[in-house]
Amino acid sequence: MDDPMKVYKLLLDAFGPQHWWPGDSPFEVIVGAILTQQAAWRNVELAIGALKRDGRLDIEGIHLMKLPTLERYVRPTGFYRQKARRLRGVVRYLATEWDGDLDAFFSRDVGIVRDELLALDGVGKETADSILLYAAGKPIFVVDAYTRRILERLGGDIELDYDSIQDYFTERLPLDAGLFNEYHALLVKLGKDHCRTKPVCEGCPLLSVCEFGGGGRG
DNA sequence: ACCCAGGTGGCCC
DNA sequence: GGGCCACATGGG
Repeated sequence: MDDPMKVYKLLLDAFGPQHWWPGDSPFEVIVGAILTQQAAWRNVELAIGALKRDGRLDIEGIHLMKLPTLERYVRPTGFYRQKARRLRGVVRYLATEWDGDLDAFFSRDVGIVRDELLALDGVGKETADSILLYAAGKPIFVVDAYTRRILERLGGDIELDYDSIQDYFTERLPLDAGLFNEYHALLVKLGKDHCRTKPVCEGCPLLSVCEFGGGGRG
């Protein structure tokens, strides 16, 4: 894959806009970003839906919640003791250090904000970048397991560690949050539909640029 | 019954 | 800096 924009157009043409992130507010995106770690989005919806139903899906609501209560809410997403603790830590940080003001928190140098997110327990690169892109609207490219797997299948001489993949896209695309938003969502869609299930290449929109397809260099 | 899901952090070498 | 491992529920 030498032109990420070409791949983007193929994906957008095949799948259409994905309308990510599936969450209403920046805070909901943050909660979802932590809960979706190694979990199916369906299960995240169960947890977020219950919080929303009870009117507790906000910084104050979770900050004042007892840990066992939060554990009960996030249980469907797996790793629930760990996630409850970590989500509580993130919320406590936002509540105590930023008085719950997400706009103030995000309205600074993006590199600084990213470092602060990464310093929080339970927030790694993908989660931090998902928050920056989908909650704060910053043009930060999100790399996940699907992205890595897809690049691996497409072939090429690029390194597959997080930073290399992120740099690869960032250096070859316009710095556009809307583009990065849609691109990552499309890669997840492609990964779910074609690089996960058994008949891997049947109907894949990237056959023309894939080393396992007809037009690739492989 | 088995495998996987939009990772992360700790430990070891 | 890379290779394992625990963390845990719900759906195919």
